[in-house]
Amino acid sequence: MPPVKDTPFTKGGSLSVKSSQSARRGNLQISPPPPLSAFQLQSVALFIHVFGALSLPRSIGEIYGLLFSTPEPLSLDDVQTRLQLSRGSASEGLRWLRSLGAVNQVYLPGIRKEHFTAETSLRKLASGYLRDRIDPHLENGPSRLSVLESSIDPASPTAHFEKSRLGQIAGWYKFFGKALPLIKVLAGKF
Amino acid sequence: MPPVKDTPFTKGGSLSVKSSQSARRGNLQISPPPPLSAFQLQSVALFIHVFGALSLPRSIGEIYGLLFSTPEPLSLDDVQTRLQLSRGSASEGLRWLRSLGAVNQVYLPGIRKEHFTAETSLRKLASGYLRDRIDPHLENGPSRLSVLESSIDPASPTAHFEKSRLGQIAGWYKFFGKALPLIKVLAGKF
DNA sequence: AATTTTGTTCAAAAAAACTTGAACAAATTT
DNA sequence: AAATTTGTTCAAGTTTTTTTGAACAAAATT
Repeated sequence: MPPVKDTPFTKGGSLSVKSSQSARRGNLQISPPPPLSAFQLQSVALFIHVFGALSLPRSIGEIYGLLFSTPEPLSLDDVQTRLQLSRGSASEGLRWLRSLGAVNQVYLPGIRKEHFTAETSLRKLASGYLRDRIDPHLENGPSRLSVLESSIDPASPTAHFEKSRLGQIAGWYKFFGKALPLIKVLAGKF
Repeated sequence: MPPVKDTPFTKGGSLSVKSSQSARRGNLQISPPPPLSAFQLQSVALFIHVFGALSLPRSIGEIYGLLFSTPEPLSLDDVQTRLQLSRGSASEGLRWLRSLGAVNQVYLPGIRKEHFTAETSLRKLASGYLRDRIDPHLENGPSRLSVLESSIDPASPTAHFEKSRLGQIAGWYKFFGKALPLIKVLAGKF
């Protein structure tokens, strides 16, 4: 069932840095990846763990952790090189984080590559997550409820029981309808 | 990334019922599984969906959905037979739901098999889930924070930035420390 | 306008999670 | 005390999710 694996982040060794401008032929990395600082390493480990608690893939935690722990905006290539991820993972991971609002795009004057930084406002993070991952489930709640309701045969001896269950679920939806906005507000205060 | 698959529950056909007392030789089921009512079918579909939103396995949703939509307590065998699950899945699924507090054990006088019903109190469900799946992550928060803190080299030029990030995370933990109990209380009112 | 840079997509490979069912243990009945 | 019933465990098999990297597209530079 829900596995809670711990992740002592021990990847990228201590190779020498070349520059943020990492070359690429096809998909092969040419320059050795810049080493991560102790703080970056620990941050990545922390966020792999946190995102894992939400059953999100490791690569997402790695990317957010790296951006979170790095003062300068990083490009797709920077992310890929430093974390030794594949191009695809880095691209899709960044896209996912962006769509959630967990990562901001930064335009650096005179630099062509897009660069990214971590969004750290709890309000934005929480509402992005709720909006993308929870709200959709609540939105089709009413229609699900009515499907369930119409599956009750009023003549059946269990109809009474089933109606009470239906009421139960309706109550749950109400709860979430109240709780989620409240959480968003509360998150704004931190 | 986070897949949101829909699950039109269309399994168990319309076979004839034998009895709650289903035989078993080895692991082979002998009697045909009793058919699920329309309400049960829809409930199972609903809970597969809901549990899926929390990235929980299908079998867990099926089991809870069946118990939720059935007035009588059901035994492990009943669950296995009606949902056509393997013995292992049914056993582990029930164990997991029990540990969460989402399923109650019922002792029926004169009947040897353990029987189960669905817990429907939102307060119990919510606090069970938070207790088992979220709280553990928060508990080792402090130790994670201190590991992160000790990875900061005060002499480094990025030390100031890193300390501010550290403060950020500390704030997040505070938020959860306040929000979770609040949610539990609020859940008690529904 | 050809070449290079940058970013995305997606089929295939790899890894992780889930399910199955036989073997086992414990409790109960004959 | 042997046989049966009930429930758990776990290695192996299956399915699902994640990652990889080559092919492609778009934009910019030479």
